[in-house]
Amino acid sequence: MTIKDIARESGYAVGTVSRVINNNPNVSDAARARIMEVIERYNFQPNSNAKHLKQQGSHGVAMIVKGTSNLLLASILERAQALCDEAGYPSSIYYIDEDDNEVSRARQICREHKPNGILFFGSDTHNFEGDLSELDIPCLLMTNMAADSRAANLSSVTVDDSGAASRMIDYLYAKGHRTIGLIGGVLRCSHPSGARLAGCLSSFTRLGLPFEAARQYAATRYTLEGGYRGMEQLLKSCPGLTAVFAYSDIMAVGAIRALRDHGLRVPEDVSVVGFDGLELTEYLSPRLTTIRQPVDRLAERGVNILIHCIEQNPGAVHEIVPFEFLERDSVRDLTQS
Amino acid sequence: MTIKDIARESGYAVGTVSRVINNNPNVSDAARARIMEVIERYNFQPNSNAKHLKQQGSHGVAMIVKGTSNLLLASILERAQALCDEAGYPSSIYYIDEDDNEVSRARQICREHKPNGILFFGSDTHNFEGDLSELDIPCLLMTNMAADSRAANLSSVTVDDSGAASRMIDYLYAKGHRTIGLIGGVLRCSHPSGARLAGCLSSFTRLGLPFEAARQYAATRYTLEGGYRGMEQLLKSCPGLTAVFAYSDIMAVGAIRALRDHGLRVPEDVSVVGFDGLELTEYLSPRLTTIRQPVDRLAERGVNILIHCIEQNPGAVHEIVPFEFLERDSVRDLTQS
DNA sequence: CTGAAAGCGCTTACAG
DNA sequence: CTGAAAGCGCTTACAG
Repeated sequence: MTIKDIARESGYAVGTVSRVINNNPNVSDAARARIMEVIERYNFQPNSNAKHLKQQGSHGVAMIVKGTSNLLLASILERAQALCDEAGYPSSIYYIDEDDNEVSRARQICREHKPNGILFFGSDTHNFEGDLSELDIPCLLMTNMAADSRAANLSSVTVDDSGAASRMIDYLYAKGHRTIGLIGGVLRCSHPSGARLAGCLSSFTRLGLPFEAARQYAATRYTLEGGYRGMEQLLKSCPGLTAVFAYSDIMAVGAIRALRDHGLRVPEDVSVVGFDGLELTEYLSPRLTTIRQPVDRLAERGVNILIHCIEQNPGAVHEIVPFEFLERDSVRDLTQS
Repeated sequence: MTIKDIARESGYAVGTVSRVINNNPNVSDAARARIMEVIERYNFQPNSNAKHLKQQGSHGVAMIVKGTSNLLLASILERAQALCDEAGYPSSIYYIDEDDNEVSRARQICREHKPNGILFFGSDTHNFEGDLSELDIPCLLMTNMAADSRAANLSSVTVDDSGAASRMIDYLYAKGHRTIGLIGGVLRCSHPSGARLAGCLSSFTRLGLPFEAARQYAATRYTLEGGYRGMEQLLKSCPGLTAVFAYSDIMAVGAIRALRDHGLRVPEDVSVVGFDGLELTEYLSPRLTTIRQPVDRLAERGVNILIHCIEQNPGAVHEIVPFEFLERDSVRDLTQS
């Protein structure tokens, strides 16, 4: 059953059938009615391969996601998919491995599915330093800043990483903490890690706190195990610390486990704070003090910017979205003792 | 960059290029070498729309996922996608809302993308009771049993829910627990909840333990908040309980929070066990005793069965995969005191 | 072993 | 508003 059969059956040409299928206004009511009737009678479905092969600009946005077990990204992704669908851009999701190159995958997806735009989740910025030339549709990095990129089609939406980190350090300082350990990502791969470190440094400087990266910054992966190992490293390199700032809630959970395995209590012996604001953090003991990334806002701005780029082509835009500070119970107030 | 460009560049005809791409043996070594070189130089990837249009064959498998924030499903999903890709069935993922109907979405996806098969993640069985007629390709329910369905094309892969639940009750009994609360899903919607309850009941009966569902079974959602509310309900309806079996790790985390908010310690006052075996449970305090669902095995069997159904069409198969019991620190041994 | 050519099912200028 | 026709990028008989 093809468009040709429908044409024969309805007495019109294939072109006209194609027009009614695609809601092209240039069809008489009579033709539309007649053709629809035949289509419905045979329950005809057009072949999407032929359609996409032929069509110049197909509809939709591709979402390329690195790492499935990231709860923050999963929430943003879900919201973003809903928003795209509402806006008339059907979305498809492609998970890729932690070690895969998202840019080459994106190229392949462009070739095969011809999306109008691409949303990247959990991407390493450094993969975008290479050749983006063949990727000539609007792209957007979610929760990773791309302002440094020279690509005119690569936008980004991030939380105010540096402001949030600075705020967190100020808070710990106000609670009497003077030696603070940091658990973050490998700086070369993760722009957010760099921005958060910059925020921390600006606070350290302003507050007159010394900071030695080699002793106080543990570079690791954004995972439970990464947090665990990072904490163990810090325990060795920076034995006097009273507080630890993990750059993700999940890392913080790993760090807390490591602390406890070393016989230390949280927050009595060591305070721990996180980043992301996962729902989970409200349920932990102690409840985790953290920075909330505004999931809905991030998804909304990301999708809106991407669609705006698709429709108006204004060049790359890099938006920073405000954070929310969540004070809970994982920090000890040293000024009280 | 198309096959035509490769042909021109290499000095051969498109037919020959096509043959080397598809590993057709009727190509001279010289031609294969020359063409491969050009393909690699340009990093050429054939257009799959054109390929599939011509081949009339496979378009891969669709994965329909309900709920993004389920870590267990996310892990299975990731593994399943890799396995499908390896098997030559490109996969696409469609997230749907908790309230959406997966079957109507599946119908739409069939129409638009014509997959060879569908994998359902996190689906309610009761949506499959209706009309599956238009869904005439092989489908498979992941971690939800479909043996009751009369659909000949609906397979399923589940862990041994009832055996695992029974094992858990036996374990709690051996540790001296006699009044055990259960936090599970709404039985009508969730087959696993039913199977786990059945496993619990068989143990209760065998062990001579009385059980009153109205007092001891809290039906709620598989979420943190669900676990929290379920626990509060149990605290009222079954004040003498010494242990709680939550049907998911996430619910267990919610339950523990509720317990603590009511001034109860875990496991000193109340023991809590979970289900799923998320990596997170090793990092919590106390480390959670739970049942591990074998993620890789589930993904592997699910994908293999689905592909087997696609290629051989043997009718629905329902496979049960063994569980793994993880004893940790969230259960108090009452026989010691 | 290789090339020339038909054709997969659709969309879309183009002409009327 | 409609039809005839070109062509999307590939595969695959068919000849040689």
